Amino acid sequence: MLVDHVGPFHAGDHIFRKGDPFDAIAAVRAGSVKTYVADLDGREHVLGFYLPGEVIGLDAIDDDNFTCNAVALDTVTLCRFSFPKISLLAARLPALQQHLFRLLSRDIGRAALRAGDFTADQRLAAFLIQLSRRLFARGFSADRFNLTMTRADMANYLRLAPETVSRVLRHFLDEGLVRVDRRDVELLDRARLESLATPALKDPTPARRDGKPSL
Amino acid sequence: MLVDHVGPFHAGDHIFRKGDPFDAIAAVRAGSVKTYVADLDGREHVLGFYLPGEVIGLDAIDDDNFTCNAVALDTVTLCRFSFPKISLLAARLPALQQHLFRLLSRDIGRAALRAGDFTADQRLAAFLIQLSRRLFARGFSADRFNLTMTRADMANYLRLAPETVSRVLRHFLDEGLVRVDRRDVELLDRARLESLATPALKDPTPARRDGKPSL
DNA sequence: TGCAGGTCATGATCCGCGTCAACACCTAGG
DNA sequence: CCTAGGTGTTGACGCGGATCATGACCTGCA
Repeated sequence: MLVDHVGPFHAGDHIFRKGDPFDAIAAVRAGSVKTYVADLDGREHVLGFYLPGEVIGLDAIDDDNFTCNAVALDTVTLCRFSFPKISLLAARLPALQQHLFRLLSRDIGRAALRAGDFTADQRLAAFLIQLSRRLFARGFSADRFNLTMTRADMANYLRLAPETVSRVLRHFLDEGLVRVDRRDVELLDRARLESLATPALKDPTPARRDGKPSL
Repeated sequence: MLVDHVGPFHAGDHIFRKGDPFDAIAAVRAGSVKTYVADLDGREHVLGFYLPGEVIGLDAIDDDNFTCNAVALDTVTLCRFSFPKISLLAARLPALQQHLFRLLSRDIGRAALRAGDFTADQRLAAFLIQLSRRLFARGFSADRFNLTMTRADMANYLRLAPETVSRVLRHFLDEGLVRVDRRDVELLDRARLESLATPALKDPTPARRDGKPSL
């Protein structure tokens, strides 16, 4: 079959593991997914979090195996797309091919948040704003949502110590930027959060539209 | 035309600028290219360096405009590929389509070096090893090569201060790991450099080949 | 009910690297 | 030749966030 519904997976279940043979990408239907790798010392490195509507497994295309592990953070269901078959189909549907190219291209840019050298405040603000935007794009509330990952996962993803995440959240709370209770978050002052996050978010300078030819 | 030779560009010439309409990707034939963006404060952020055989412009596919600036570091010539035409062709040549998917997918992984929180030593060692490998893959010497970029560019790319780059190179020199003269570099102790760089390089854990099915 | 393990918060201390400042060097131009 | 601007090196100092340590809280289980 070209497309398949799989799941449900439960919190902690692995969806795929590094090295598993790759023959399908998958879109998250419900729940949230964490991807990570383990380095030589066995320390975990969180690569990303995936929300409903987002696609996992794209980075495996270059290899013929998955290059990271994917684990469910809560109850997850997926749409599985056979990659050989969707490639064939893409050859006949230019719009689909274009869509796949775009999906891949977009992920290249996504790394921006983690790549820069930003302060802990900037990183965390950008993280919250990004989550909020992605959830909103899928029909969820932009202002109140649930962090499905632990503080340690957030810290690991943002390249901070868990203690720093705690302290920064506390700081945001004192400033009246957010309300936090366990893993429930409410954004109280979106404007100030955005201005904090701006340096860490993509596309700071507007694109030129003067039509000047290149190359 | 599907493919076109362009150039030469000279050091400092812009090849394309952020916002220019995108309709082609390009492979470097000779010379080296730096890509960068400017943030709101006008500060430059180096995104990558491209050597002969490597492809620039991939991240623009998602937009219809280039998302960064590309500038020649020395004398550069390019092969330009019209993207609409190569897309059409890819639809008829599965091998080409696959190749394009792989190119894109590979770039998603490339961000690894910059993303992690590594020490200055690790970053610089990984940078030198990566350069060496990429040059070697294209038929150049793996042990002696020329840094075509300034220390400031290296520092910016690695998210370090230029002073730190100087100090680390000095440190490597004292340890007998490299010989440095201006922009000429010779790798003297590849083994130790690699072991330093390992945590920052991709694919630390070997892929499982047990054929266990996923998804 | 009480214990155990996982998660989170908060304080004390330390260190890597950024920042500031001064200086050496290289190349180009008058 | 001398000067000027870009580039690279080296030292002194301070700060942000990692690390270490402690304790609170929550959930599941005997």
